[in-house]
Amino acid sequence: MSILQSPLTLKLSAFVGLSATDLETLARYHRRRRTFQAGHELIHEGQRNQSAFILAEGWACSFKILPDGERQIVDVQIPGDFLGLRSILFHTADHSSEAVTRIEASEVLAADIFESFEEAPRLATAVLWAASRDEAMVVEHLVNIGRRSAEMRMAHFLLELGARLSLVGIGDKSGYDCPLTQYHLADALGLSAVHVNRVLRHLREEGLVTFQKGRVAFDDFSGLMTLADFDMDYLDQDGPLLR
Amino acid sequence: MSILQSPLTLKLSAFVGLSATDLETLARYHRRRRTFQAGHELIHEGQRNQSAFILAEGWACSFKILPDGERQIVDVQIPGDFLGLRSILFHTADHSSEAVTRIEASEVLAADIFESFEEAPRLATAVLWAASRDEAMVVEHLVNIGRRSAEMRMAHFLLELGARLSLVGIGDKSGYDCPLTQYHLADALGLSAVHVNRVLRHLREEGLVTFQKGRVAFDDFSGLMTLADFDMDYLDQDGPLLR
DNA sequence: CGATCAGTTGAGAATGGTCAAATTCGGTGG
DNA sequence: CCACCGAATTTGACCATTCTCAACTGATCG
Repeated sequence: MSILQSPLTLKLSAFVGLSATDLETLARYHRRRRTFQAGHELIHEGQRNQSAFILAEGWACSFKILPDGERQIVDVQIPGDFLGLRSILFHTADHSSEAVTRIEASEVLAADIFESFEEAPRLATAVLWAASRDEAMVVEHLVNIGRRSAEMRMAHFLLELGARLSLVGIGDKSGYDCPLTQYHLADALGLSAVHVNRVLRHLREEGLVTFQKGRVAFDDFSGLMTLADFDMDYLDQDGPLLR
Repeated sequence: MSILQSPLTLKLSAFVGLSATDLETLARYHRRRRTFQAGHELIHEGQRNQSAFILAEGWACSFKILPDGERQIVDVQIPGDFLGLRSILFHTADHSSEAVTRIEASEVLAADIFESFEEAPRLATAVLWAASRDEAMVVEHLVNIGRRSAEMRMAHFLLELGARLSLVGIGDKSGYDCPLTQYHLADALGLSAVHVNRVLRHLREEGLVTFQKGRVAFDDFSGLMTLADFDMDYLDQDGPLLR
């Protein structure tokens, strides 16, 4: 896949038109391609001098572990997403990230980012947008957990993933392939795995969505949108703001 | 107050050493000073072409409202914080922000930010850091709501505010003045106001912290830190990473 | 063919919500 | 100074969403 259609380029292009020079500079983020097995932990909370990655293939998730062993998944990453961007800006990584499936990712060093800003200021704007979009997703996730019922949370989460996947050309309105387990859903939504199972059963029985065998199938897309109160403006994927 | 000691400069200096040129460019964010009354809504979710602000005096909060009228406060802003930065990068604002007290703030336009990145690339890095730090706070807030009990949430929230205030020279280890009501706490922590009141009473009776009459008093700072499992690394305020 | 991991279901418990009613407190007008 | 108003806080009684523990099924894999 050429840099012109890499998932990251596709995503950034939803915000800003990038010049040939910008794309050339951006290409430098993509040296150092790596492969990791499912389950590998790429970013370790509390460690210093971490790298960041740009995910090219597969799924990952970032999370924090609490002293009692509980885990909160903060974000799920799909192709085109940064992984551990904050860990190279901060003294110590504030979170961990691990591969959910086998993944391919480009390792990005702090210097790559800082140098690119000097050569292509527009790239700085694009990266700031990408970071802000990540923040917007965490914000919506926060609202989801803070103020919505377990069923609405689940519906919202599955719809958000569908919308994000479609931006990078994966899945469609009928559904998408999803490697997450019910434990992942529980840790992401602040629920117990047992309750996740009950919620999924109920949504399936209501004819709204089926989560089974690694696939999310939207049985009643608009019904699910209504239940979840899903408004995807926060994903800001309506085409470039800056030409 | 000179730009050299503005709360924003103080905060950015915790991450990066800024040159004279950088500071000069930064000063341009501070034209267009405005005053707003308590309760004024500066950023409106769903609206286009919003401004951003840099808070100079007073407290604000950003939030989302759900269809059933429930509110989730995402973040509380204190002097030196950006307000609505995402709303100028996105097509439509993904959240609202309102003044908690009477505030003073500088209005920042999208062009101010983008132009400054061309003249002072290091500023781009600093702003990306500030945005990432905001994201780190939302992330910790998410963990707080997703996986901690009501008491731990409250303890954590009050401690975080204390740590952030001390970075910009407000409050100390004994406590700080806090204009938030118990309703604000409820909306921030995903609890009911009634339960907030019970939790505060319990923390007070345990001799840990007193929240009364607009003041947070830490009665047992280290006890509170332990209860909350508070580790402030995620605030990344240990001095500049980049000289 | 045991072992392990993901998923499923039931019963009882707990954290935190809802509703309703006092009480306190900071202003404001007389 | 005092009466009064609205907002913020406080408390009680009851309720419900979600958790925990425990057991069981089914698929996959070396």
